[in-house]
Amino acid sequence: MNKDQLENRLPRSFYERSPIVVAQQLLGKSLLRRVRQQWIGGRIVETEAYLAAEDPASHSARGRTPRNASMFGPPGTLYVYTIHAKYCLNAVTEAAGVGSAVLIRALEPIWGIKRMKKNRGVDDLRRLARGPAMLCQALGIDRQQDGIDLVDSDLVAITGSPSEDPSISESLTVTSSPRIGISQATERQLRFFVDANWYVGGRASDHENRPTRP
DNA sequence: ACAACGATACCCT
DNA sequence: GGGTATCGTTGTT
Repeated sequence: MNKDQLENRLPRSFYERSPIVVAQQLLGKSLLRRVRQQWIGGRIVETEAYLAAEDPASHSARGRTPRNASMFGPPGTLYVYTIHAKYCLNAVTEAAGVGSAVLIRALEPIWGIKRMKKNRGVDDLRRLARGPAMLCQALGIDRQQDGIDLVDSDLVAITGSPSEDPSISESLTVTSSPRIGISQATERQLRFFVDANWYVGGRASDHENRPTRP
């Protein structure tokens, strides 16, 4: 990963939209983490949308707490939360104070694979970043990065063509399914993933849903 | 102070 | 496909 690609960073306006749109548009974009002089990471291949107050599965549904405070930050804020002694990361969407976000669930590892293997303690490419907590471990992201501004930070960034440029998204077949691991609003199709991508997690039954257009 | 509970991952069959 | 390790956060005594 060289520095030039960072100039392709997504602007705040990208995030200032419905998480349902942003979740789909993030597929194919690059999630990057700086380790010393090097940027490591890969392509986003699986996401989930978490809405604001009307979504009972969302961390923001029962209001602001110390844990979820950054979810109410400006669009483009990084929200990192702890679950089962692990970490997962989201990109905050819509206006500050709303409380919606997109969970990034899987990455196709591309840059700094050696470093990510070391961070994960595994050698299998497929088990490097297939799952939200695996991905954070691979990138070395924890609660210390909670609240970082993805639009501006020199530690974590998301790059790629902006939403209005269809060059990446249109070449991908995006499929939706129910979100993983939730117990409420399980009927909503708010998980999105690149169809048939080798690095997308979940069981075969999760892939029986109709394709959608971003 | 404490008990319950995850937007999980791993190991086992 | 199922059981469980593991720990921060939250809501309740």
